[in-house]
Amino acid sequence: MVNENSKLNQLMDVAQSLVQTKGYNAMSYRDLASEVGIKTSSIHYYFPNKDDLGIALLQRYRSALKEAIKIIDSEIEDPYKKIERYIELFVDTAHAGKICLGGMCATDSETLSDAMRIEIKYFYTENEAWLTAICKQGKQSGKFNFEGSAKIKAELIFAMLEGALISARLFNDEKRIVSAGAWIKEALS
Amino acid sequence: MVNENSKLNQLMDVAQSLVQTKGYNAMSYRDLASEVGIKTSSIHYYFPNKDDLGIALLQRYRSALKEAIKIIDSEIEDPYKKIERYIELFVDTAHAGKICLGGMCATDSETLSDAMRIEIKYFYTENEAWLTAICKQGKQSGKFNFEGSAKIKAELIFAMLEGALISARLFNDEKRIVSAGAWIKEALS
DNA sequence: GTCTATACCTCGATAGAC
DNA sequence: GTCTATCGAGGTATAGAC
Repeated sequence: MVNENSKLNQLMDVAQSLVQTKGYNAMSYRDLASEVGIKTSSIHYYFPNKDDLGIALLQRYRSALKEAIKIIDSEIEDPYKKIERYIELFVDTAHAGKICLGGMCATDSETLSDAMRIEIKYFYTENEAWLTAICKQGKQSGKFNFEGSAKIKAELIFAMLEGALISARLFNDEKRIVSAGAWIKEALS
Repeated sequence: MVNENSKLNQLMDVAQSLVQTKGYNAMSYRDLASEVGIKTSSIHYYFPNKDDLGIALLQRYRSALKEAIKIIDSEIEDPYKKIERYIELFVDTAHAGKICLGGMCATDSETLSDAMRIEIKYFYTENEAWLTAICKQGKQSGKFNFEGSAKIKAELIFAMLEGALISARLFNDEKRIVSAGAWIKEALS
């Protein structure tokens, strides 16, 4: 009984990839269907309408983040190294020639449903909350050394990584994400 | 003979606003026409196809940047204050509830024509080149104090401002741009 | 679950009258 | 310059057979 939802997962994988590349509005059921090898009407069996699909993608993306963070927190103690591992997630995205699903949807947010916009805000908030905690932990332990609010630092770290992803893809230059990581680490120490 | 192109300018103003809000792909001739008070077919008189409009918008945006930079360079000597004025441009955009035209189009870049993608890259490059010059000037004069490449710093400053604009709009919180400005200034001094 | 067939809308774009 | 009228493609979505 392995992978009883394999078709659904495959569908979501392809849809996510399309959104991360072309944007939500430019991702069509036709694109999606042809790439998965089914008809557009079959997609409606899994996702009655496009908004359902968009919400599901964002929720799954949030779950994946939560899982990644859980692993980082359980495996790594040093806040500095935690941030390094976190940045690796963005390096991977850049390496795939994509931008963040959350960041992409954030730019389209004015055209999306309230439900999708809420998911996008959750995604941002969850990233920022974790980063805030790491910054506080780092400062408290004396390993980080920065002035001002940890929350604001966290917001800016996340914004910089999102912005760096966009430019990394535009110029096909993943070093831009690595540079962002270096600056962030420098600014915290 | 004042404003003989006023209709064209008005058309471009509205189109730019729509792109900065909804994105290029979500901006339609219908939206545009209804807001300007003409029919969609009339838009084709000014811009034979949508790509022409997109290119014109990006070129005009680049011209406006060039003009803004020219004013900053002529009025301000201190590199620190130059950056401050530059950041004000982003504050204004956030205040209008918009994101940068260049940043917005950069996220859609995989769906756009080569000609538009080239304009987007020019826009990024021009911002980064000016910032690079200011960083070098600041370091040389002893007013800035940072490690490493000025060019990379410039790229990251721009990426951070673009990312901060996106999150500022998402959370309807223009303080996020002000915070970004503060961090940038702190990182340079 | 997946298909065919189809409905209905929106899109960018063109022709031609005025 | 702006309009009406129209086109074809592509968009989401539904009904119903299998």
